[in-house]
Amino acid sequence: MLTIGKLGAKAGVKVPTIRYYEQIGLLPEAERSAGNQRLYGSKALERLAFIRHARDLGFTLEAIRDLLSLSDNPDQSCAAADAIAKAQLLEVENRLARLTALKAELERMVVQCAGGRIADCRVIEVLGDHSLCATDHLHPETEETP
Amino acid sequence: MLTIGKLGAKAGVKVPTIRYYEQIGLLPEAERSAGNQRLYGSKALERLAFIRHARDLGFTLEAIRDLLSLSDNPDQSCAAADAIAKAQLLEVENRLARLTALKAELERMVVQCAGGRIADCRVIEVLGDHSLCATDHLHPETEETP
DNA sequence: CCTTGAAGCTATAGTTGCTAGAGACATTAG
DNA sequence: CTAATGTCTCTAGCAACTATAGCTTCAAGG
Repeated sequence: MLTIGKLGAKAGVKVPTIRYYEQIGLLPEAERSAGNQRLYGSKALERLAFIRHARDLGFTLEAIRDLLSLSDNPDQSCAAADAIAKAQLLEVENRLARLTALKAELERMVVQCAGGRIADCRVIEVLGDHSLCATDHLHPETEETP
Repeated sequence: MLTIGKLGAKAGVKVPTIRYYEQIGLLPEAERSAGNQRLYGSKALERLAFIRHARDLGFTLEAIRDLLSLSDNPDQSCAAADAIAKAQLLEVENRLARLTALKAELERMVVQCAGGRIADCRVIEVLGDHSLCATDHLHPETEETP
């Protein structure tokens, strides 16, 4: 049996986070010792590792809640879990596209900064003037109805 | 002179967000009309556009606060602005690497889920068992001190 | 056996970057 | 002039934690 501290260390999750997960119902209420301290077995460790892994992969706690409820009754079809993963994949591809554009823009900004005065600084200039921006891709919805 | 609504429309920022920016000191307190409504000139519009653009590029409000204070006294060296932009670039590259790894992982998950029962479904398995994870890259700090 | 310090407990409040609501006043179109 | 829309302040809420305060419990040393 693990105390909350040990569990946190093993799973790479901070102690208050574990209590938070219990509070919002992602983890079941833990057993308690005689002195009212939480005690965890290996099932809890697995579940926590699952949550942490999914968080690292960018799943929201809501998606994780769904995935967990799927894995809690493993006799249903895989389709639901598959759908969740696919939705996440779309999200990720989206974020990836935006981030890539963003990286290009920042690189452009940084490269063009010759170390002069701020008055001539491309960083400030580009940030101040949208028309200097290479990626229309970013902030497309500005000025709809002039 | 623009009312807050017009300003928001021009800059692509919602009205409460403008008030929020004023509240936290990113925008100066606006002039008021006789009836106590905020009025903005073109300087405010520029500043707000700057903020929005920087937010789109992923800068935190703190970083933006710094950038704005730099651009408020434009006779100093560009180095600080450059540093902020470079830090942001690093951050973005980091996120990009993580997201790329994540995409591969999700693709693997989706491909391997052939539509069987959850018991055979790799989605749950991959998320639950770190060792099945293709990308060591993610969650590196798990289990430091066993 | 006792003490001391670390780790645990609960409960509350703070973080970031907004967004949403309530209820009152201002402005504008018809 | 009235009705509709816009704006005002203030408060509370969102995700997903993180930090604080003021306790109790536990493990190890003397």
